[in-house]
Amino acid sequence: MDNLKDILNFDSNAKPTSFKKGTIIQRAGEITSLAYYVKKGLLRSYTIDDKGKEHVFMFASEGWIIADLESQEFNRPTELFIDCIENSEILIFDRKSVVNLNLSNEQLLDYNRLLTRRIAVLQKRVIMLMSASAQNRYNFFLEMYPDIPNRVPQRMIASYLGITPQALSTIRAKIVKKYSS
Amino acid sequence: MDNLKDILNFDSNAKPTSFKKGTIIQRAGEITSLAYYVKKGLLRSYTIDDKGKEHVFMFASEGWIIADLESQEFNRPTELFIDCIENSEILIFDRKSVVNLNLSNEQLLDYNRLLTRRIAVLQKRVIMLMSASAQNRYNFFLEMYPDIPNRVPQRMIASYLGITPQALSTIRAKIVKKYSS
DNA sequence: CGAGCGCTTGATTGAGTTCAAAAATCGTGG
DNA sequence: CCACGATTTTTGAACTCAATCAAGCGCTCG
Repeated sequence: MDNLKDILNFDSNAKPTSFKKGTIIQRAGEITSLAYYVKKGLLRSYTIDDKGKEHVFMFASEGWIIADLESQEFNRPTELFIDCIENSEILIFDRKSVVNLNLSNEQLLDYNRLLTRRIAVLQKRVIMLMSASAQNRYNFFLEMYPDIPNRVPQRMIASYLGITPQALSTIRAKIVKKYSS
Repeated sequence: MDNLKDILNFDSNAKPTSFKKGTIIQRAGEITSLAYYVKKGLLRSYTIDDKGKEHVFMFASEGWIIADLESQEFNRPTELFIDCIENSEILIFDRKSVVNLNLSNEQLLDYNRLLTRRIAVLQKRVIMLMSASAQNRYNFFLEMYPDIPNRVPQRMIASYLGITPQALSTIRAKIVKKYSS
């Protein structure tokens, strides 16, 4: 069991919402404890810095949950925008209410493992960002999320990798060149 | 309650171990499910890349836990070294045994919050690494961990920030200059 | 079919790396 | 407690990767 939907018995009390591509579900500055389970479609969370530049924090396709745990945990306004890259069907739930769900120990342990797994992914990401070149980060991304690249515009991938769209374009050109030589 | 020691009732079955400064507690390549609770002292975890360069993943002072959740979660050999920056007293425990502790729901929810908080910290770190200059990352680090800088060599801080010791040295020089002008 | 957005390509700039060497600090044994 | 060797930090010069600036191409969708 590695799916929060099952762990939290979503079916019972869930009301799926449809969003059109491009819809902004959450804006920086809001105070919220909501989280979004992606039933169908593709979301992303991202910050916008002082210079107006976007930085993609994560993508969430089918089966993933997306939320700003950081702000929620410390009761601060969100720093993350969340929007739809595709038309999506989303289960919205309040993270605060999880406490009141009277979950079994087993469910909690499962939820635990889910959180641990998220930590694992972030650990990997941090180490990548610190130690790998843009080139390697891109290759790693392709391996780790094979389905995402086809569904997401280049500039968002660049943003996820922490580089500019131009740099990514150059990297991709080099890869093509390598294979044709 | 935001301390794993209390959450897991450590006092009962804990056997604290003393390590001297410089001791390497865990080496990359090992398969282990151990985690280390810092009772006293200061640990760090880090990777060593192909070029032999160290990258500090995190520091752990009193009250923190350190482990390679990523490798453990996916049952792979560790990629993280862990060693002692100061003489330290450590409670070693097996993460696998946590399941068998028969924890109460409340304890599990607390443990959950602890994990969530870790995710929050990592989220912040990822966004910093992607969007902030070396200068800003350093300032942020000083604010976030005021006690750590005095206890840790510059080169390790540089490594944590993802820059070279030389770059950090230059940044520090600029800060001093700013205050003296 | 035209306007706008996104991707590419090239030229220039800049933050941070690398290489090298001097200065400062640390740690250890006498 | 001092002295000496080793390690760490600083400083400077040359270089590199990716950012920025700018312009052109191609698609999409209105």
